[in-house]
Amino acid sequence: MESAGDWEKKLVMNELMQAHELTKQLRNHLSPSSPGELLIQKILSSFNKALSMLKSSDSEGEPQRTGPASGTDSPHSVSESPSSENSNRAFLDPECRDGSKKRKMQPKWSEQVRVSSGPSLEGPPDDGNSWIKYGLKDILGAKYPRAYYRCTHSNVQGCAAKKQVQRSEEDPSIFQVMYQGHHTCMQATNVIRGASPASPELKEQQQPQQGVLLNFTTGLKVRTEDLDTQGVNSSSFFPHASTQGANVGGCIFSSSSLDNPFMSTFSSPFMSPATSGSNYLSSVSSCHMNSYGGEGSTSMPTLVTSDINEIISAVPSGLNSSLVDFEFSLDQFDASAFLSSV
DNA sequence: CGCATTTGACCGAA
DNA sequence: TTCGGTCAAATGCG
Repeated sequence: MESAGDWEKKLVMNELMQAHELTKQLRNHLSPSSPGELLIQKILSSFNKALSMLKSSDSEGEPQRTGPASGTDSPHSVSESPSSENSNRAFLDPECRDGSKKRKMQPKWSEQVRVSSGPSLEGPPDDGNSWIKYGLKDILGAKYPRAYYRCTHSNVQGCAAKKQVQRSEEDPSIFQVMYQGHHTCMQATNVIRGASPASPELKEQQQPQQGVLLNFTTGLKVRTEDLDTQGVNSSSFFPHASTQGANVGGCIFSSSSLDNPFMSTFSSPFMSPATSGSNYLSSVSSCHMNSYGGEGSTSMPTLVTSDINEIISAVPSGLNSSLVDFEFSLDQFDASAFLSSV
């Protein structure tokens, strides 16, 4: 539902942000005292300006994508159910699945998972729950199909948790994960233990079960090796995305509660066991915050969308924390700007 | 053999 | 009518 112009603009923004990120990564490779640092600062600053210019013109007439899980967020996910996702599914109806396929009206929030995957890691990192894939659908306008998962215990315990995973078109290393419903099964807590503190069900368990939409924005990137974007064909789309985080070695994300006001204001429940998240963040990506915050100008309409109760950024402590990189997608950008400007 | 995944069909909402 | 979401039989894997 965006005009072509918006769409393109977002693409541009996305590209800029990627460049921005890469620059920051490059910066991380340099010593702080390196002469190149200054150049990088300038480059980053230019990116910021460009971004903020785009952004300000962007937010003029437009609500903001972070919206009610409208999915989307990142420009690439245009495809995100253009129509239905915007509707407020403000009511819970856990049981009304009497055979008929009602559209779900359950709390829903999205997470953006970036995985630069090697052959062994083709799906988004597991969130600590076991999921059963029950469908795969080609989505109109999207290059990659969307995969549908439900909690393994949906039968046994009637667990209503579901998730949808879709690979980003622009950057196949990004997975858009949309969670729906609450885990009512035991396993969520058992299995995860502290392994994935930021896993949604932990959060939602803290949520009052009012049918509000949760918009959970997570950026995480687990870098293993070179990205093999093309090789992944749609049918083998994350083969083992389910099951207890086997591929992530149980160390998936840590809540990046950061030490910013926003977080402490909004996401106290999310501050789960996570341990190293903030450390990681402050050491690796403090520059994000600074640079985005610096421009300050960006008013942060993003978060204002109607139903958002919680927004959180989580960072993986991935397979190799040394290799983990934190990247911002568009809305992460928004969020971070907001965060740092609050 | 039991389980998860795949895949095409079906259904309802828009 | 189209499209997203789900079902369920078939298939594959351990």
